[in-house]
Amino acid sequence: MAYWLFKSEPDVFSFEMLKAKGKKGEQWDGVRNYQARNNMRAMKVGDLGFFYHSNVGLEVVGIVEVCAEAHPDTTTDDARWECVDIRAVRAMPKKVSLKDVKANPKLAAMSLVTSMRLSVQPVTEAEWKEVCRMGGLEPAP
DNA sequence: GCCAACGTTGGC
DNA sequence: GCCAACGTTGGC
Repeated sequence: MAYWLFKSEPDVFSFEMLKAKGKKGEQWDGVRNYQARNNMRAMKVGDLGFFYHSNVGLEVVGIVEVCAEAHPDTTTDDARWECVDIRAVRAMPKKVSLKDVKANPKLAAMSLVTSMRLSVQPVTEAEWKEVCRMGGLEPAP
């Protein structure tokens, strides 16, 4: 089981919009970055991830689950780009802001801090548990 | 809205 | 294969 973090601007696609898609979820298309794509290729069905709102909110708002492994991105003819499908699992009882993440020394090595611009990031188990704890999810899912 | 960081593109 | 130009992201 691996953990990930998905970033999205809430005006474009928010956690609420993903929740509205229900169990089927939605393909995480539009990624045009190799590192982000490689992270998606490494994902397995059942992997969990944080859903982070960038630009507006700047906080981890929910938990998502990978429900389909990497497949061609239907929004482009370019065969290089692939995407996974994710579905909403649950909202964080308490949103975890970027400020809180940055203020926590345990999370200093987290990609959210070190690779700010990467849109699909790996999260370590220790980071996963810590952010879940901060968000009021204990034990971590 | 600005600007710094950084990934990608394309000419050589 | 290098590197300058360019475009995009995202925090502030």
